[in-house]
Amino acid sequence: MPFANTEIPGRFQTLLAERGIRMTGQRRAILNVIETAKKHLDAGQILRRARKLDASIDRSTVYRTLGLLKRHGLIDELDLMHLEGEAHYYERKPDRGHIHLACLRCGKIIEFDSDLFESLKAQMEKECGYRIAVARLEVGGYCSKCRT
Amino acid sequence: MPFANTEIPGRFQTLLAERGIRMTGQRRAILNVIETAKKHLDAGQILRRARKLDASIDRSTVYRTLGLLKRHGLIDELDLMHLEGEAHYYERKPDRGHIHLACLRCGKIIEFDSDLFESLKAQMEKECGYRIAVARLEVGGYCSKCRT
DNA sequence: ATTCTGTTGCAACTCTGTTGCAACAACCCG
DNA sequence: CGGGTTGTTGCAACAGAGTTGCAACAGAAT
Repeated sequence: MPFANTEIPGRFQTLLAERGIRMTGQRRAILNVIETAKKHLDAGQILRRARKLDASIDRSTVYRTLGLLKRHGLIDELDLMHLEGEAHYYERKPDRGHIHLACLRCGKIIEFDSDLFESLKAQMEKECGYRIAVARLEVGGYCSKCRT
Repeated sequence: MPFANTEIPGRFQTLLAERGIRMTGQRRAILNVIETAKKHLDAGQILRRARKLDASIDRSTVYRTLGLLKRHGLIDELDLMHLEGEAHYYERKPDRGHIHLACLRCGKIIEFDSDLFESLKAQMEKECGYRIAVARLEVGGYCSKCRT
């Protein structure tokens, strides 16, 4: 299950409205796609799904909306080890940064959560004097099924 | 210092020869560039530097050689938080996976090494049943100077 | 030297993502 | 509710990274 199921439908609309951001039909469609996605989607997939809700949506609008959501910290951009092509994948920003583990053979993605990861971030902040804004840990490997 | 200085010049040539991979002038030039680099380079920068050693080298040869080195696990491919553009950066594979911390304002990259990171990888292998091949932890934040 | 086979340069292409601009539509205010 | 301001959209053209097919070429082994 790629996403926490503590999600309130329409949360994005509320959060954007709170910040005085104009809500349009196209944005609603794109937000809807991202909010209801059951797997990680790239920009092209988001476009295709959004077009089912509003056929006129343009590629550039998807990119601009993804940029908006990124700037407002509502979504995270992932590479998922570039399993296919160079596209980026998007997901709702989880409360707590989690790790993506991709199987390099079958492409299965599992998400992983660990206190150790949090401690590691704390250690980096302390020892390097950086204030961490994003920490992306992406792992490629072979899942148990593919390793027989 | 972006790279361990325990590096033996010509190590790549040796390792590729051991695997029966043909050594050519172009590959030697590209390997040389990567082995002597003092910072992370992207494909375009590698091309420009390699051309100083052999002016006829083509872009595609650089990409094919980088692919070869990646497949043989001699180099790692990094995003460095896509600080500028979408290009990838390359570095010699370190013995021990290290972390890249990028300052989102000044672009400074520092490398970080931690036992916690090793424990985290071990924990993931155990709990997820994956055999980890690559673990890429890239962090964006603000360094002490940029945070005044 | 000859041959075999992997490698290269070239040019054309694909794909992701970006931008300038004129038309348009949210939202606010009266 | 209607009109104006300002942010947003579609479009089309572009930019940049990376890939591919192919003919010519060059290692390496005989």
